[in-house]
Amino acid sequence: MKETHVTIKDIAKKAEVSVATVSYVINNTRYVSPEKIERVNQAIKDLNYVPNAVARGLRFRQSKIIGLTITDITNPFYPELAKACETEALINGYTLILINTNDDRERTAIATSYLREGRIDGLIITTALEHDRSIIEKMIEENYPIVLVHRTLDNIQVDTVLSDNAYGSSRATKHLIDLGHRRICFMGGVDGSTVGNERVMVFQQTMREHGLPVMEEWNLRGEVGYKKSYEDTKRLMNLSNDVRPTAIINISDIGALGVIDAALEMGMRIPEDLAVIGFDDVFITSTKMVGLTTVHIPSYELGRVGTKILIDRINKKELNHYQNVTLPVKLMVRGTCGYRNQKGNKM
Amino acid sequence: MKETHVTIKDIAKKAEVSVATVSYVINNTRYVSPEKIERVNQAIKDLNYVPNAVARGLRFRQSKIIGLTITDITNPFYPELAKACETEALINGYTLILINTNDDRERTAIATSYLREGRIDGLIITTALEHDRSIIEKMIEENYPIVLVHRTLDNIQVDTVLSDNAYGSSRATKHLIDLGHRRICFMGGVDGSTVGNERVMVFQQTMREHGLPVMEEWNLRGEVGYKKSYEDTKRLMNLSNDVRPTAIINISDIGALGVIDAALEMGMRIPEDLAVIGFDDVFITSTKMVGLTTVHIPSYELGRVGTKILIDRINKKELNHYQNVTLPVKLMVRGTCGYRNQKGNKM
DNA sequence: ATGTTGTATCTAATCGTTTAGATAACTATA
DNA sequence: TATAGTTATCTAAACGATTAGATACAACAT
Repeated sequence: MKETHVTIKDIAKKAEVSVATVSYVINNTRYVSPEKIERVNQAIKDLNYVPNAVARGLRFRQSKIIGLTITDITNPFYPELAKACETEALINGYTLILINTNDDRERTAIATSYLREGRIDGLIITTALEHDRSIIEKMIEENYPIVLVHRTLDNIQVDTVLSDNAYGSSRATKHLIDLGHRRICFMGGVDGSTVGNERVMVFQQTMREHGLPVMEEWNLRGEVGYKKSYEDTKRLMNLSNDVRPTAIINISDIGALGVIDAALEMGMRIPEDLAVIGFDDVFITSTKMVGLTTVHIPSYELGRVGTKILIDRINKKELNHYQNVTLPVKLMVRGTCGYRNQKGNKM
Repeated sequence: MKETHVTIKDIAKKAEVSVATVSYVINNTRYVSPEKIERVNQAIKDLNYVPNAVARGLRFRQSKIIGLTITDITNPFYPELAKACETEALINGYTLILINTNDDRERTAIATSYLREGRIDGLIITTALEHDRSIIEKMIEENYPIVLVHRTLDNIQVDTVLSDNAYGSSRATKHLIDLGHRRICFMGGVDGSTVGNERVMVFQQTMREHGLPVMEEWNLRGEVGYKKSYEDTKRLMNLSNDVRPTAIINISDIGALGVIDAALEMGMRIPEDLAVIGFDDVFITSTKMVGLTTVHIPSYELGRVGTKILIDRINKKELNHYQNVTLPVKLMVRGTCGYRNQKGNKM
């Protein structure tokens, strides 16, 4: 559409100086006489000139853009994280490219190819799954700036910013156990995610430590959205009263909402008939109308710190040790589990 | 970090041909003998070569990136729209840059400067406010590819993709009137937004058409998030029983949630003591646990169509008439307004 | 042998910047 | 006046791709 950009040459011509001089006044990088500075600035104003970022990018071999892969921006866990990345990037003179992967390997490949093409200077990956390992490892090996946020890969040497999944999972499980639950189900999310793996593992461990059974057939993994959780719950709640779970922990708040909706639809009451805990602490579930008990994941902080580390990595050529940050999480007790009152009576 | 990119020269050297030949085989743009094609492809594979997108961008004077401004990705209305843009962009070989403006003029200026810098080839603006007018008009005048989505500006010549706010607002208002409400409040969102302007105007008009009073002091504009709506509602609900609104329409679902929470906290029942309608039909409010009655805004379609038009605009040099699309909306009746049953009795 | 035609590949300019090094124009010194 | 030393500005080469036009070579006709 736009066909005639005004370039540094036009400014040089109009101000009757060389392009070098123009560049010097723009970047303030060598002494230029006051009257020429004036002429150049005038020409810039007159012609409404802005230096071309692509040409600059070619010269400096950098785009000043960073990429962010997320599973799906439509899952309310991610917007906050994305916003943090964008804000932190902007502060440092970078802009952010958004890549929804839907946990698809092909999409991860596209994202990393942006790095090779020089389209982005660094990549924040929140979507690392075991099936992406080879792609990611190769990029790290070739020294491209990458940081893994939220999800990581076992035994990988790279910067990571994670949340304390082990604590979160054990805390949630214990909360339920304290409330008297013995048949607890954990809906663990996509396969190959360290987030799911760790939370499920610690859940099972905690159950065993308390002498409680881990039901093999309740070990539900795979895509966990609202729909899947809703369906799984319907199935589970059809089990007879003395066998079915009295509590469900879901790996995400949105999944937990599916659980609740299914139970509600079957005429069950929350928390009396079924206790529910989520993960994430997405804004919406914190409202009084929903009031979901959940494990707060510091999504903003995850994004902010991840972006900061990435940009450091891009700029400081050599940083010989990787940074591995783990952020604290917190159980937010609200209405979907019931609670014991002061005197120890369950309500 | 990465310091030695392999370039087309390296391939040329390794394959013992000129750079032109390499380019010809990569882009399949002139005949090259089979054995040289083979040699070039081998070299590309051996050295793991990918053409540099920035250099290409400079040559072609385009970045293959488009920008998207949104108020705040944290407001669940936008992720779906953003996802649509990203998907449609990817299909057409573009990637998407995300810009949260927080309805701040300065941020809009940054976004448009990306266009001038050649950092992006086109811009989708969902954040147009009256105070951005001069910035936006100037860019349009200079023929940069821009499309206004969701919000527009009065009397502006440019491609737009909007939703049918007039119908949505009148439909929602009539729904409430049919249910017997006479004191209805409309919380109208940020000043200077055509979305708010139009919805409020049609609301007032509809009220008048039905001989109902429009309370001047309930004409609440300004930032409308959860918090503001919550506070306004608290204030309103403190009015005496026979004066306060019996129904509130909020310009967004998130705002509506604030309304509901405030009322709930004051011991009121929804919908018996207060009916609530939102706008957007964000996924979360459609769940059984929330069940908000709301006007569905086709956010995905808004993003998809907007992106398509923008890309057409970028590619087809001349399109002498602007496209102005209005997408249909729909009232989703759920639980926050109550309803009349078959026999006309209010429930 | 000479000229013509056609084919495969190469050279070099271009896109819009930045910047090292050359150059020209002063000023100061002997 | 010649020389050295400063200072302000310019020329031209990068950055990594694409591509028009030049060129070299072979095949063929005369």
